Amino acid sequence: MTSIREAQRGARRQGPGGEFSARRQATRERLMDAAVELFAERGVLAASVEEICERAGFTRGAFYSNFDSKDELCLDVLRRKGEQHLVALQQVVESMPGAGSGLSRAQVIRDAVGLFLQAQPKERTELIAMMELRLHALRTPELREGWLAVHANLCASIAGQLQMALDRVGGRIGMPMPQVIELLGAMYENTVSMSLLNGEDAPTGLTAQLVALLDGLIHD
Amino acid sequence: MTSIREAQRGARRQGPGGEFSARRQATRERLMDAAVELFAERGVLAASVEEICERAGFTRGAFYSNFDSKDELCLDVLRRKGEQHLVALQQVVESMPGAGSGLSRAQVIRDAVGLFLQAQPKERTELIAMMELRLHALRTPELREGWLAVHANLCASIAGQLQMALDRVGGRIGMPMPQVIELLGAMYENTVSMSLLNGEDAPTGLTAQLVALLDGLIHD
DNA sequence: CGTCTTCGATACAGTCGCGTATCCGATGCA
DNA sequence: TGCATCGGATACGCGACTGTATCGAAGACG
Repeated sequence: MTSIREAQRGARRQGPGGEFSARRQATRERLMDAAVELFAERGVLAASVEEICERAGFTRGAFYSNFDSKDELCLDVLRRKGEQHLVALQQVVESMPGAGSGLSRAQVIRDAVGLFLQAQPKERTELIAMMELRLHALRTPELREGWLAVHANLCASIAGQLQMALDRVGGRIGMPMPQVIELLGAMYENTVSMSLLNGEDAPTGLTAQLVALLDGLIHD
Repeated sequence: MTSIREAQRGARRQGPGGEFSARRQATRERLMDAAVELFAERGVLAASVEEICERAGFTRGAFYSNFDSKDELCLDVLRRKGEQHLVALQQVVESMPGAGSGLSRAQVIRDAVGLFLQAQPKERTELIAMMELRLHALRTPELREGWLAVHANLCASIAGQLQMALDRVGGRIGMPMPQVIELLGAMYENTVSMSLLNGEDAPTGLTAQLVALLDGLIHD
């Protein structure tokens, strides 16, 4: 059914290897950026294709020439996010100083948390958008895998940082690492959304809370 | 503007003290129940008024006779939830055995967590709906206060349980109590949604995780 | 320099949901 | 039993969004 048309569109928009032309890639990025903003502002479902295009400076024609549907765009947004996390992981690993710096445990932890927060998308926008996307993925089976992949990347990234910090500090955590990371992520999300609900401009003592939690979990 | 009409409607649907007739209250409940289900299934924004009414066995006429808008219904859903939490708190306090039962700390904690989970709305439906409502409240200032009130009630409820458990056990927690509760709530949410994303029927080891976390936080 | 392709804009038809105005049966009250 | 009010159903017009089919300009290529 309509396989000919679809094949034509697919062939037209994407080279045999899956690459896009530079121009095409640029419009895709702009559309995805606009989508993330609107997802955060209005939610995935309430962000109309029309509005996304308008914000990106295109019309719906451009959208449907690049994506089959909004869900398909969501999937690509998630994929891109996953790649960004991988890159962030590498940067963080590089920027982390080697062992033997003689810093106190608290300081090392604080540094690691700072690095994590810095590596995170700075704007809350992205966090809210991801929360929206997760909820959307909860009801949209096609998106689940994409979300889980992003999540896995992020976890790996944090695990790397945290392990390095622990190595430098010589401490141990009783709880299994994956669980610790889930915990940190959940707390991060929770703190940011609570601060938003309370009408604060910036999360109150986010770093302090994360540090306190880690401090409570690490033993010698 | 239209103040006369609004006043009429207000007067018609609600007695001077704010009470509703039994019949009216019943349809309101049915509409709210249907709304919560649909919020969990499709999200707040995608749950159309039409669909809510259909599921509740009414038409839109009934809806607009009872609520001014979907947001107004959300607010009432939140209010109801807040009251339910208060009731749950009382029940929990009553059902909790007195001190001096000679149980181990782990067992007491496990009991407290069990009580908490039992007092929680059993279906994940309600949790997801609340997550949707929170995200919706994030963008809808009129709803923020309502959501925060529910949250405060829930926290108070948990704080009560937890404090009782701690008293029985003689333990202490280094982290401030409100923060601990946020943490537990965040972990609860996170675990449930991860299990749903992974396609599991029931959250894997929810109790165990909560217990482990508490165990890690409690000192003598 | 002309042709061909690519990519986004435009135009269109169709669907869905909203909120209001109005109506009618049921229920309560004298 | 008759009347008034209440509560939900019905009917209507409206606006927004969708996805597709088609068009035209900018850029690639020989």
